[in-house]
Amino acid sequence: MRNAEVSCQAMNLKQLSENLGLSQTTVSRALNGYPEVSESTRKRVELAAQQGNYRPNMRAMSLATGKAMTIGHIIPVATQSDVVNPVFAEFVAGASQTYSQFGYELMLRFAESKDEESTYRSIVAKHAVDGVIVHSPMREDSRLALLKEIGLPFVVHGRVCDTNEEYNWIDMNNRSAFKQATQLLIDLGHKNIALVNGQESLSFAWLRRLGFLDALHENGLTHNPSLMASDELTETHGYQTATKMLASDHAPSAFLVSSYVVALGVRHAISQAGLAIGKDISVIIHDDALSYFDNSGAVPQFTSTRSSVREAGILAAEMLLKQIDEPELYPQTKLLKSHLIMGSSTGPYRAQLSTLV
Amino acid sequence: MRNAEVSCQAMNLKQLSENLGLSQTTVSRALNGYPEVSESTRKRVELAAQQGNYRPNMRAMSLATGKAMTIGHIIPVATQSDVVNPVFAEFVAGASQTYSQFGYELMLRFAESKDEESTYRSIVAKHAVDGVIVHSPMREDSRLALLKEIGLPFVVHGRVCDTNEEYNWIDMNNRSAFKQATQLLIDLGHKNIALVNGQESLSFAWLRRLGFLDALHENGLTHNPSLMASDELTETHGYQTATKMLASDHAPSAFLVSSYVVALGVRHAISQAGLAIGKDISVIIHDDALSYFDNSGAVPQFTSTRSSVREAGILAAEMLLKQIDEPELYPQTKLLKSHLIMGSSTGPYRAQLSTLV
DNA sequence: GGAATTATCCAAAGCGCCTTGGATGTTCGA
DNA sequence: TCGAACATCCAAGGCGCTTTGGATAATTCC
Repeated sequence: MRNAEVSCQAMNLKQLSENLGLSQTTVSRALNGYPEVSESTRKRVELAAQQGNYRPNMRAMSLATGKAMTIGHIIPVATQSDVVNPVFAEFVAGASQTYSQFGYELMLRFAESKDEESTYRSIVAKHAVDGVIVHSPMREDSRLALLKEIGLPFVVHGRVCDTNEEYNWIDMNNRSAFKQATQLLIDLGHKNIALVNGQESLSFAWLRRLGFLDALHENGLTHNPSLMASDELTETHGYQTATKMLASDHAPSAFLVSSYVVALGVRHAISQAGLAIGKDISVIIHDDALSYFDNSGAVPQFTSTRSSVREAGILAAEMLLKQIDEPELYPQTKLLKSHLIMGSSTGPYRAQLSTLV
Repeated sequence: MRNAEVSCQAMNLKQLSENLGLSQTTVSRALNGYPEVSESTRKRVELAAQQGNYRPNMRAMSLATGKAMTIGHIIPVATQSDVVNPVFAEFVAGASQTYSQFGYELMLRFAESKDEESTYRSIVAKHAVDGVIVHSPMREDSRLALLKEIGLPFVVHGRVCDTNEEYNWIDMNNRSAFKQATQLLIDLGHKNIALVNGQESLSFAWLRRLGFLDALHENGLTHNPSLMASDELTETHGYQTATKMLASDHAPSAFLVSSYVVALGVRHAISQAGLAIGKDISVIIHDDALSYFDNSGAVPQFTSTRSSVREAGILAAEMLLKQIDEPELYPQTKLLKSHLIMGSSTGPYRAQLSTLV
């Protein structure tokens, strides 16, 4: 498929400088904005570079400068056929905006947890990246120590609970958001509130659980373990959990759900039980603002704690690039406040049909 | 954050060969499996490399060999805040398996259509990739000609309709799958069948539309334009479309839906209308087998045409790497057959409540 | 006008790897 | 025992870029 035209396409410094009758040094300096070149030659060089569609060979540039101009995203998966959290794609879409703005590329990997360590060591030894984003931090997470040992700059999307170490992170206020949401349900008169959560070995889910419990306890309510479920963020998880809970003796009158996808399963279970969301049953979800699940509008479908994951991606990337540029900034942190948005899925408590029947 | 330990971590060929008392040539050859080195030294070298956690500097290697050892995925988006099709993440997760198996890295970009051309030209000029996967092909798609001109190896995930040119592609049988699904609905007695489709400027949606029409026409049915909707694959699209259609005078008794996400909206609209899926209304979806929407099990929720996007990713990547390795294979093509899977969302036609009332 | 700046530009080294074209030592057949 | 064939290893050049340390010409200052 490669043909003769290719050689025209891929011009290099040497050719460019020969065409211009200048040295490689001068051309390089002209293009990189060094002062030792006159404004007139700089213009001439830039024009020629543009016309020749010249871009420095990224590999050669990296070799010479020692900078990979690439950021790695290593997505942890349990197995190769594992669930891929839809949040990651949205986050990456955001981060990628920042990267292209600053001339960086994005390298993506999926790593099973068992070879996560070797993955990190490998990409560093290969000089593949200048830094990484750590996804899906766990309550305790060995990646912190590992990355510090390797000396690879990183930003965590989320936080690690069981550590006193410092590190760069960007996170939303999981705990207070879920506390606030729970409080809203309590204020509406709900007492039997179910939490349909993500895997609580992961920080975000654990913190949401804590926030949920905070609110219950502050209001003198006891939590019911059978109304607390924790699993991967799938529709099935939501459906099966809600179905089972609704059929039980102590059916909840309200659900607090950790993601939109899960809520779709919950919604389905509720309507299959012949109940109406926002009337018989209240639901609050956490809304990551995924682009294909639109929960906005004048009156959103779901009452929700909303925090844009895409924006988090943008900001995380900015933080990382800044960290790489100015190591003395370490550590940087940023807490994003979610918004509690009233939708049509919440309403005052009322005795449920099923219990009346 | 980088500290003294780093230098220990990042060993290079020179150091390694000095440690071993061998030349760089020999060490390089030993590690790359050349025959000019004795088995005993090879063992010795491999051991030392492993112990020193030596990995060749990817940038230097690329420069020397001319191979980037990287594949690019350029995801087209209308605007930076655009919907990111969930299918892409799953596809990429699959492709990534193949890449890491063969020592390749995956470079990801999101490109607005207006600067798609410059994106491709740029990554080629930069020598950033050895090939690319083309996502979301359109009915007519300028990327084909562009990539051929540039001479960059590529594989299209899907097909381009309006072209006679040859190119590498991997696709599912969109047209026949949707024809088959439509036929099933017709066989069940349905005559008013709605198609809730993706954007029909995209090939996959257009082909599904054609398949849908094929079946209608073969059975002497005329299509009703008001029962054919086409938009981005969001839940909202499904919900609003189905709500409107169900409320109209010629409400459909069956829906053919282009994705699981959209179907969730359709399902919601149906249950809000007080109708039961699989009884009052039949629904067939196309199921990309996304990991967080589980539509498997003994009796899946939705009757569906299923084709795993993740597997497509694996195979597309294999095809591309093979193409890069053996250019004479051009063009390669692969058609994946989707499976029609019976779920509980379809049933024989019966007069609808709404029309009876 | 001559020395000291300043403005421009260049030659060459080096980043870490692969690879060509020998060099050296070993083994084998005659 | 000697040359040929082979096995084993090495020195050095080159991939395309950045960057150091001048060189040359133009300008300024006394």
